[in-house]
Amino acid sequence: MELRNKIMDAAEQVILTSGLSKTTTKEIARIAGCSEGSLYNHFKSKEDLFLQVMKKHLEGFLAVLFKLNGNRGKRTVKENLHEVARAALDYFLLSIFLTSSLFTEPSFLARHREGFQERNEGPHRANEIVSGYIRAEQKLGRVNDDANPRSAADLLLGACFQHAFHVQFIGEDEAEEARNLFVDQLLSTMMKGLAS
Amino acid sequence: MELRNKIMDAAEQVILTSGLSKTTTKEIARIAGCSEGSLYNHFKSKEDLFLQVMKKHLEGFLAVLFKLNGNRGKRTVKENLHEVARAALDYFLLSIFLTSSLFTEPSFLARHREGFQERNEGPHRANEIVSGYIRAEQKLGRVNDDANPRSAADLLLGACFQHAFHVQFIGEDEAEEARNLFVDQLLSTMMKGLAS
Amino acid sequence: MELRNKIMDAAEQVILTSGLSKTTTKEIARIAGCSEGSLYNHFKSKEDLFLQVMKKHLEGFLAVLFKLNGNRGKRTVKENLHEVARAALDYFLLSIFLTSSLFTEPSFLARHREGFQERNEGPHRANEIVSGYIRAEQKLGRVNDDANPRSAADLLLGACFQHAFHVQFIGEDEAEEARNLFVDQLLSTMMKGLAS
Amino acid sequence: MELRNKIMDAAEQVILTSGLSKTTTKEIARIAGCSEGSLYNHFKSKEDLFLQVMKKHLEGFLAVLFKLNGNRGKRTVKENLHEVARAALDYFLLSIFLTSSLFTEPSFLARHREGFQERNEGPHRANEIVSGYIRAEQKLGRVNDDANPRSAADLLLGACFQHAFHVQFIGEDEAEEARNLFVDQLLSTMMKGLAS
DNA sequence: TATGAATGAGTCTTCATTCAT
DNA sequence: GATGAATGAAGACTCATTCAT
Repeated sequence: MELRNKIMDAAEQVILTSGLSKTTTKEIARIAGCSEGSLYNHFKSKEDLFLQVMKKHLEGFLAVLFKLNGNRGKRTVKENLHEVARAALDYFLLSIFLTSSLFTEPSFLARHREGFQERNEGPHRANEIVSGYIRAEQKLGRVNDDANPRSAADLLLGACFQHAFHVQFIGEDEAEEARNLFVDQLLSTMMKGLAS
Repeated sequence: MELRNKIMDAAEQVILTSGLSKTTTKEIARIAGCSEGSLYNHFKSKEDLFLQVMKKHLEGFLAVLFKLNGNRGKRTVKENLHEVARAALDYFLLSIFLTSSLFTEPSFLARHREGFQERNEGPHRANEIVSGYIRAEQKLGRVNDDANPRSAADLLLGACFQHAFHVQFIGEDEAEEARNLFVDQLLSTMMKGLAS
Repeated sequence: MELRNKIMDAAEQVILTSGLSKTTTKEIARIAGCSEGSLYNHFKSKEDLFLQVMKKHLEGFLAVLFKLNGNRGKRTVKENLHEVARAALDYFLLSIFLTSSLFTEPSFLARHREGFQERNEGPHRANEIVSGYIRAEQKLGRVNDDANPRSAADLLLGACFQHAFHVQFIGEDEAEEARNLFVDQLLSTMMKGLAS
Repeated sequence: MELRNKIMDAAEQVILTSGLSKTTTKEIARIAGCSEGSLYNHFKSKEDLFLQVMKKHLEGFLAVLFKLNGNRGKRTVKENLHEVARAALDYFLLSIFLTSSLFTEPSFLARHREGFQERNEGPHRANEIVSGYIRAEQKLGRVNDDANPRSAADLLLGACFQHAFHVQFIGEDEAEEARNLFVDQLLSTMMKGLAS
C-alpha cells in the first residue's frame, strides 16, 4: 500500500481509538510507520489530512444515498428507508469524532464551510437526498400526502445521528442486531404516526 | 456578581464565540476580568470549570423536562411535545460546543462517564423522560398504541439534536419563528405518520 | 500551643514527610490548621520560617556539644565522643532535608552565609567544638599526640553526616540499636587506627 | 559537539553556578544555545536530563574506584587511600548540588531509588568498594586486624563528603594544595589512631 | 490577630511545521 | 520521496505574597 493511504488509515485509526486531541502528527507517523516529515510530503497540513479522511468517510455514505434514488417505487418504502438509515447510522458512528472537531475549532469550520457547501458536501446534504426520495414516493402514492418529506428525513436521520452520539458516549459497541432493531422500531413508529 | 459566576459566564461566552480550542485559561480570565490564577481559586481545573458550565446548561433543560410529567393528559399531546422539543433545540444549540469536546477528548469522557450515569445526567436521560411521557399518554389513550414510545422520543429529540448541529454548522442564527416552524412540521409529520 | 509554634511544627512535619518542594505555604497552613495569610503574621516570609526551623534544630544539637566541654577528662574519651556522635547523627538525620535546600537555592545560602558565620552557627561549628575537645584531651594525655584533632573531628562527624545521608536515601528507618552500633564501630576503628 | 552533549554541559553549568531551583529549562536552553523544545528531542524530561548528568559525574568517580582494586598490595595503603579520597572529594564537590535535589524532591528519590540500587549505583556503593579494598589489605597484613573495614571506609569518605559540603557552604574555592593537605591529615590521623 | 480571595510571574511540556541531508 | 532534528509559540497550572475585611 502506498504511504499516502497508510497515513490516512493511521490517522483514522488514531482518531477512533484515542480521540482527536491525542491525534498528533507524531502519533500518526508512528502508527503509519513513517517519519513526521513524510506526512508533509503527502498532505499540505494536518488539517488537509483530516479533510481527506472526512471526505473518504462521506463518500462511502453518499454511495448508498445515491442508490436510494434508483430504488424509487421499488421494494417497500420502509425497506428503502431502512437501508439508508442503517448506512447513516454506520457513517455517523464513524465520523462523529472528526465531525465534532468542527465545533472544537470554528476556524476550521469557517475555512471549509464554503467548500463544503459549494461541493454540496455539507452534512445536511444527506437529509436533502432522503427528503427528495420521500417526496418522489409521495408522488407515487406510496407515502402519506400529509407528511412533510423534509421533516420525515430529519426525523429519521436525526434519530440515527443522536443514537450514534449516545452509543459513542456509552463507549460500548452495539451489536449489529441491536442497530437493526433500533432502526426498525424507528421506522415502524414513523410509518404509523402517533395520532390515536 | 461574584467572581465564580463571572468566570463561568466568561467560559461560556468564549466557548460559544471562539470554540473550545481557543478557550484558553488566559482568554477566560481576560473576559472574566481577573487573573488566570483566580480561575484556580474557584475551580479545581479547566476541566472542572467546563463540567460546571455543562451542568448549568443541563439544569435549565431538565427543568422543562420535569414539567412535562405534570402535563400528562393536559393540553394536547402535540402542544406538550412542542414545548419540550423547543427546549431541547435551545439546549442543544447551546451545549453542542461543549458536548463535542466529549469526543475530542475521550479521556475526559472516560473520567466522567460514570459520574454522568450515576447521577442520571447522561445525554440519553432526556430521551427517557420524553419516552415516559409518551407512554403515559398512550395509557390515557391519547397516543396510538402501535407507536413505540422510546422510538418516538428518539425521533423527535434526534431531529432537534441534528438540527442544532446543522444550524451551528451553517453558522447563521436562525429566527425564533423558523425554529417554531421546524418543530411544528416535525410534530405534524410524526403525528400523522408516513404510511399512505 | 501558640499558632507560631504550630506553624513551625507544621513546616517541620511537611518538610520531613513530603520534601521541601512540596512544602508550600498552602500545605503548611493546612497542617497548622490556619490560613495562609496567618503565616505572614508570624514570619516575614517562607524563608524566614525555614530559618527559624533550622535554628531550632541546631540549638538542640549545640546543647549536647556544649556539654562535651564540661566532660573533658571525665569518663572515657570514647564514651564522650560516642555521645556527641550520636547527637550529631540524630541532628543530621533531622536537618538534612532543610540543609539540602542550601544548595538548591544558592541565593538563600548567599543571603544567610554571613549571618551564619557571624553568629558562629555555620555547619563547621560542630567540627570545631569537637576538635577543641579532642585537643583538650590530648593535653590531658588521653589522646595520642600524633593525631590531628581537627582531622579526628572531621572523620567522626563526617562519617555520621554521610551516614545520615545514606539512611535518608534508603528511605527506611534505622533502629536505635543499629545507630549505636554504627557509631561504636566507627570509634573503635578510629581509636586503634589502621596502621598494622 | 552534538546538541545532546551541549545540553548536558549547559545543565551542569547552570546547576553549579545558579543552583537547582534556578535551573529552568529556559535557562538551560539559553546556555546550550538552542530552543527549549530541543531539550525534549534529546531527553524525556528535565528529570531525565538531570539523571543523565548525575550518571556522567558518577562514572568518572567509579572509574577511579575500580582502579583501587588493582592496586591491592601495591604502593602503600596510605597512597592508595589518598588517591581514592581525593577522587571522592572532587566528585562530592561536583555532585552535591544535584545530590541535594534528592532530598528536595523525595518523589524523584522514590522514582529512582530502585534503579540506583539495582544498578549498584547508590551513593553507598563507593563506601562498599573502599571497604572491600581495606579488607583485602587486611588479609595481606598491611592493615591492622582490629580495624573494621567498613567503618574505616565510612570515616574516610564521610569526612570527604562533609568537607565538600562545608567548602560549598563557604562558597570559596579551595586550592588544590589545601585539598591534598586535608586528605593527608585525615589519613595520618586515621592510620595512627586516637588511642594514647 | 486571622482570614482567604486575588494576584501574576514563572514553570515544564507539547506540537505542527520546516528544512538540510 | 523520506527523514528527524530543530523550532518557538502557546498552554495549563503553581505558588509565595498581599490586603481589605
